[in-house]
Amino acid sequence: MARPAQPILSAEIITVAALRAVDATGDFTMPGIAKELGVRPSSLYTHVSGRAEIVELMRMRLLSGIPVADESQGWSKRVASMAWEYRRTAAKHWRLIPLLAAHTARTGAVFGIDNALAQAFSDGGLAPAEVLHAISTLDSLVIGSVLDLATPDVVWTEAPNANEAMAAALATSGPNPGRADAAFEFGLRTLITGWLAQALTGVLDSAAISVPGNAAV
Amino acid sequence: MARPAQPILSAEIITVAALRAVDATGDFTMPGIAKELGVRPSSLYTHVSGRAEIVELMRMRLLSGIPVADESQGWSKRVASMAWEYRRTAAKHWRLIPLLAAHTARTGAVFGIDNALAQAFSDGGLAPAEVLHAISTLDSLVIGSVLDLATPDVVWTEAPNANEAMAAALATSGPNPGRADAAFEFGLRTLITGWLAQALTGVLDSAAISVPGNAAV
DNA sequence: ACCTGAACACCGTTCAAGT
DNA sequence: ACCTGAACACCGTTCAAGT
Repeated sequence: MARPAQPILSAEIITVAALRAVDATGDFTMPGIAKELGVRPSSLYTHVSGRAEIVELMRMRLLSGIPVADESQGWSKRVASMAWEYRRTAAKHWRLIPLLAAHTARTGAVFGIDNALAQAFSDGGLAPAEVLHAISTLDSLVIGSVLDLATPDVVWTEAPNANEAMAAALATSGPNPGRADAAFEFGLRTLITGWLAQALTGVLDSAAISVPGNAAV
Repeated sequence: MARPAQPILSAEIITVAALRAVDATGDFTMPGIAKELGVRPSSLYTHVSGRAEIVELMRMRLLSGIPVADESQGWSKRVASMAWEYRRTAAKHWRLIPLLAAHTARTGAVFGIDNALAQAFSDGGLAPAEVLHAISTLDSLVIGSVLDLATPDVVWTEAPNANEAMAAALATSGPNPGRADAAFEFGLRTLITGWLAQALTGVLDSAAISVPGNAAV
């Protein structure tokens, strides 16, 4: 049975098996997913160039699965709801995130979430260059927050040599996932407040510039 | 020469060798650093419990090396300068960051940078619970930004299926490290603006609460 | 206490061979 | 085109043995 009548494998089947292994154990191996699929390790290479491509396929699967906010709402509401959707999706596969961080992305794909965020920030009055930066910032917050989700509680509860301010802060800290959730909520609020203030400043600036020359505000 | 008169190895020597390997190649192996140190791989285990501990030692070495701002400046200035120092230190060893992200921290150590940030945010009027969240947020931005530094330019320049807003944003994007630097600067400014606004809101809130009862503002 | 040498179980990847 | 089987170079870790 060297060549089955119907192919057993496909890139997608391999990706799903790898993702299931990552969700369960935090990592995956070629022999591991081969055994899971009832196949020999070398067979995987017919459908996939190697381990790195499997990681990349998992990244694309994750990012393309994030729900996008409909455009009827205001831009900051859209950003907030998509940030939460992004985080919810990433948190569902939180053990995958360190793996994605370890491998550098080699795909030039722009996903639905990227486009929708660009539209929202653009609607918010950010300049094109700022739009990219804002997306990067939001990305950092989500990824960082989900990496934080993987950090054992012990890191934050044991605190030798903490100063007074740090000790007081640590005293308020509960276990995960509540801690990381709360930090994300606070961080997202900070960002949106900051973006709103910057967008407002932009409006004021252009108003100040245009006022002397003509009456259009 | 099974037991040298003077020990050849130490945890620190091993850590430095590993860090040098990571800086040069993006990863390290036990045989690799053993050869670098003129020793057999099994010898490393006399000073270190294994690969995971070496990663942890590198993490501690990185974090404890971040310069701390002196307290004479205002809190937001301190936060900004430490954020930049944090990023500068992390960027100097940018290939280490994915490795740190892949391994979950198991150390409960609070570093100088943590204490100084806690002090600064506390001075800024954030509540103790918010202090921890603010530190987490800043951490996410720095880590995310340095991970971004490792992303090849091709990811952002090739853009099939980008919408108008995204295409305009991508058109402004130059190569790394400038791109990631600019994104970090923008993100940091957004955060500080947001924190200032939130701190201000806190002041206003407590003012509103205290005014009816007595005259102290 | 510190390093060696041999050994173990494992990994990712290649490639000729079968259908 | 798709899977197998054998092979390769490599890895992290253990442990008895030497000084």
